[in-house]
Amino acid sequence: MLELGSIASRVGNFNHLRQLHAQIIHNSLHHHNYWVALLINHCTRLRAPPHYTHLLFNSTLNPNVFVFTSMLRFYSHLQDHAKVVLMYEQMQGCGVRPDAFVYPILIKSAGTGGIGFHAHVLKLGHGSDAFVRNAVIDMYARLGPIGHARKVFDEIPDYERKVADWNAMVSGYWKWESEGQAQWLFDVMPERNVITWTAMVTGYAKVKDLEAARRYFDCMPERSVVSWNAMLSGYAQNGLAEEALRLFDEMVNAGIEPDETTWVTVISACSSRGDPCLAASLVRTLHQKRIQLNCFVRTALLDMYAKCGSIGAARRIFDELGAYRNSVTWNAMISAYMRVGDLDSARKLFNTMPGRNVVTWNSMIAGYAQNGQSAMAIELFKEMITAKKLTPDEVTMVSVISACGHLGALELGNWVVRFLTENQIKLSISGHNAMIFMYSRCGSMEDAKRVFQEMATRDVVSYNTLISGFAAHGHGVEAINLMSTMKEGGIEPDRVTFIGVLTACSHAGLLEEGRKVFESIKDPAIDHYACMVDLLGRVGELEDAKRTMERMPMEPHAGVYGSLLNASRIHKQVELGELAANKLFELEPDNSGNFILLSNIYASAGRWKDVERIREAMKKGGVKKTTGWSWVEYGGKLHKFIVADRSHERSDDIYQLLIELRKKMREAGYIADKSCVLRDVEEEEKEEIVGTHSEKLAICYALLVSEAGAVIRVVKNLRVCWDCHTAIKMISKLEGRVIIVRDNNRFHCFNDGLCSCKDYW
DNA sequence: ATAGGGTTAG
Repeated sequence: MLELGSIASRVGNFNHLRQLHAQIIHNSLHHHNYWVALLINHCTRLRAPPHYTHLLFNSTLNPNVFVFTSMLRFYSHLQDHAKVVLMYEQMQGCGVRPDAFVYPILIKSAGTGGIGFHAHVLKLGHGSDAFVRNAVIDMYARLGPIGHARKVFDEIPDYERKVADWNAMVSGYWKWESEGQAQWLFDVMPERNVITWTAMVTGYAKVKDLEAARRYFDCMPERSVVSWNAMLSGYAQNGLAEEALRLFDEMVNAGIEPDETTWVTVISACSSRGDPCLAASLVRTLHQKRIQLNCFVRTALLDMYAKCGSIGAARRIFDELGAYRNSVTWNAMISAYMRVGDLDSARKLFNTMPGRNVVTWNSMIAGYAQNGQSAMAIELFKEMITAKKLTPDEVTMVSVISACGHLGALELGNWVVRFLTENQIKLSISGHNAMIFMYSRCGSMEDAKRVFQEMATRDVVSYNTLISGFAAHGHGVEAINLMSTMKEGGIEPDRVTFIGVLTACSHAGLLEEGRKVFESIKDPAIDHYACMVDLLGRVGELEDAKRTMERMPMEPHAGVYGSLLNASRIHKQVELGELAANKLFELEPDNSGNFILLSNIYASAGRWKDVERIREAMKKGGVKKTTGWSWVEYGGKLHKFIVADRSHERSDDIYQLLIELRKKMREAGYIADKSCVLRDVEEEEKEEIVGTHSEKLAICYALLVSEAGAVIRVVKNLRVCWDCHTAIKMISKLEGRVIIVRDNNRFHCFNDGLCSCKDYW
């Protein structure tokens, strides 16, 4: 027995535990409740697998209150609340009466059900037991109402009130966002311990006041690993990865042994940096230290590998985890695939995943949206809400709203906005930003401005989004003014702001204003140069544009040459166009747009042999024309068209209308331009009609179905071509309709034979 | 303790 006692006192790992277990069986003591309870308590401490622990439990025939208590503690520790409840029921079934040691565990585990226990323990006379009382305070502090916690707390006689009671109140006030109360209690407490101090660090980190958190951290009389972890995760969760990593170094230098939580936090800080070298060095450290990798650490590692570009390594961890995967593991892997654009693999995981949660759906919806599959994103959203099991949250809605914007689907967008109010989903700044984006991409600048104005607080993205909206609509002055407003409001313009304002100047032809803006940029990035070259090029300052490009401190990228090529096309500059195009053919050999632009330049100069040469070059290089889709929203659906499309159910009517329009347009003197040679001249020659470009098909469909006089909104996923531009002007005049076509990146508002963008050709 | 969101463009 003595030997057993000395083994029992030195159980440091799972192997020791098994030895002790074997020894107990050897001595035929395994039916004795004392030894069983002792073993189970070791299981809790060492986080033994549940099946092993349950085996121990089953070895006793008449479990007493000590055995049940240790089992309850074990499951409570694992946060397996369902098992706690089961165990409690079994305990009652065996006629074992819970004592004051049991109730704190039950209350802790019961969630809102703990409120029922409160009355129960009072009736049983456990109300003045210090542990029970503390559990009750803690329960109300966590679940609310915090006032109930306070009431129990206040009823304790001063001399009986323990630090743990104060601590539960302090954490509770932080939880319920009463910083002042938490602070006040901290100040008046008769004594504080490391838990109190750590609660303050966690609390300030939660309200993003990291300076205060650090102040408390620095003042702590003693620190536990948990305190370090609190400070670390404060930095990590507020995007201060650098600070977190620096603090981790400090921690290591101070000789503090990191625990699993520490590693998880540090790994996640590392993930957000996306630096493969840092990741590798962290993995080396883990390896050297022979750290036990639990499911949390492995999932964090999976995410880190994925974010540092090693999708294969991430997948290996995923596979190795096997049955130990939890929903976070699955979600991390799904987003990993989405991040690299592997939609199929993500979908496969999604389809096989057990227990999908909101984050799972959000990852899928956002993934589709980010990979240009807005329609699929919305389809998935509809599936999510029809399944009814899950309520979308703000994150879901932000992706969905943004997807509506990308589609230019205003009816759908309005439906989503109604869905928000009906389901009482509150939007924060980013939600409103998504709405601004949606409305402005749907051509509804009035709504975009309204949302912007109604926001209580705006961030730099709010401004940038509206400015970009103005830019796409050619509202140059408004864009410039909004940038001034944001500066007055104390928000500094960033890279994106300047891109927006410069684009706006470019679309509005505001040369001098744009120059001023450009000169005000402290350290212009490559995209700013591209915008400036675009602005100069559009207004016809081609020499200046070329000079600007040549004086760039960095190597020009495709965007810069693209601007130059576009400018050459507008101003019919063959030589400059050739220069830009030849560069682009090297930089983007697969981009058909560049070939088409150059060929259009040749066509406008009547150089048909060169046009033919470009066509041959495309064929030889295997450059495929990008498919240009156009769509129009009608009756809650998107009607999608492609050149010479015959698949639409109203196709016959659409083509009939095209023929009629062509007749009318001929009479009005319209001549389809030959410059579209590389697009679909062959199709046009075959068809006895005005041309079957996707935008024209979409417009004809809209003319057929919409009410007379209503504005027609069409989206084209590529640039609206020259021929179409001319034709749509004519259609707007002949039919007396306002037609808004959204390009890739700008709006063309056609009205009475004119277009809002005057610089197009 | 680990997973999910918005703005850029010829």
